[in-house]
Amino acid sequence: MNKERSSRTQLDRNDWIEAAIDVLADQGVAGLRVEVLAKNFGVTKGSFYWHFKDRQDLLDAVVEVWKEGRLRDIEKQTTASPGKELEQIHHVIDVYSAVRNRKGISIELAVRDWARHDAKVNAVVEEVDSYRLECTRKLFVTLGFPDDEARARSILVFAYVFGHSLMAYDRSQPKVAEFKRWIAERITGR
Amino acid sequence: MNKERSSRTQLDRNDWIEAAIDVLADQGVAGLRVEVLAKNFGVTKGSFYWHFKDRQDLLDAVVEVWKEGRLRDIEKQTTASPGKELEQIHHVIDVYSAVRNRKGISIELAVRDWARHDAKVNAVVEEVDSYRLECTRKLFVTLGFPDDEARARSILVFAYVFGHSLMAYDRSQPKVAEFKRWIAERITGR
DNA sequence: ATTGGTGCGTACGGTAGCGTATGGAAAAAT
DNA sequence: ATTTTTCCATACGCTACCGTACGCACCAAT
Repeated sequence: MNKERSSRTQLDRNDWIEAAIDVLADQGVAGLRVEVLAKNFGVTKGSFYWHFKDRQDLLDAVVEVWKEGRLRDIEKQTTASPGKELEQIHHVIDVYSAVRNRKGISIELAVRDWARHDAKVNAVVEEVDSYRLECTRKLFVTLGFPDDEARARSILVFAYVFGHSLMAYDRSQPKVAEFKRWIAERITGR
Repeated sequence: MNKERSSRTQLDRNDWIEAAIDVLADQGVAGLRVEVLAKNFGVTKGSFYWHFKDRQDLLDAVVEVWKEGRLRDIEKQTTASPGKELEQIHHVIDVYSAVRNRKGISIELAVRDWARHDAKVNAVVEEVDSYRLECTRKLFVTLGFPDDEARARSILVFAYVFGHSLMAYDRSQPKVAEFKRWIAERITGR
């Protein structure tokens, strides 16, 4: 758990931000405490306040890093080789609702909950959502769907994947994989 | 904001629980502080600790009340007069994703975020989700869909409505209503 | 060798919140 | 009219944090 610093003797801003994102993933923004982060590093908060003005400074940096990462990621996930657009959409649905992407999903949910109580974070989430919708819309348009339908399907894609990771039904059922395939087909099919 | 107690001179357990749910809706469980609730009532925490053993006692009660309310509500929303099953499902989708149901949605999201960090709350959410899925499944089955497809559609219904309230895209677009109708049709149609 | 900046430790004051102990008023029971 | 019970106020100790002031070791440049 604790990231010892026996390896590198110095910490920089990025180390703190990365550790903060880890905590964000499994505790939410409420668990993001300066002294706790310091303890996990094996240092005192004297170090923290050298790299950051205050706690808000860290939070702002976390949001910024998250935003850039998400924008790059969706760009990468939605640039399809011609003819592979449908597979690409299925891939997006798969990645965002996959069990193996547990940490990514946790971060996503934590940021979204954070955004509900913080206007600035909400603005960033809006920006990311808009870009995701736009990228996905283009894929659907390339597949030949009318523009409005492409927009609606894009909304459905992300509402579904986020909502799915929010639900607490029994995922151990063997048929779940089958259901997910049916749903993905329903979202992308004619 | 503050619920004055000029009307009733005494507070009971339910008053505290209701106030707690209000706070839960717009601050999340992290904002649920004993002394803050007391201040809003215009009393001190001496009152609180008369009605509750400790803070956890209140939290448990909140979850319990939420659970009972949700079970009763979904029961009511899914008992359709024969022949009206389709309208009923559309009604469910509408209610859960409606802008006018802002508070209900906020509570739903707050409880779900809470459940991510609390196993007992998560168990309750699981119970509620299972019941919702089961009730909706029955509606789809009555409509003539195969059982597995009915299950998949039910998952899609709730994943969509919860995910939709999680997204932060521009809801002021005039076409949003049109998109929502298209999606609802896609979820329920042949 | 001296100097200055870098990165962190130490120590402190301050706030918010939890839970407890105890007292007291007012209503209800006897 | 007492006595009990109910409901709340007051006051306290305790913990977890935030942010600041300041000191100290280390490294690099001069």
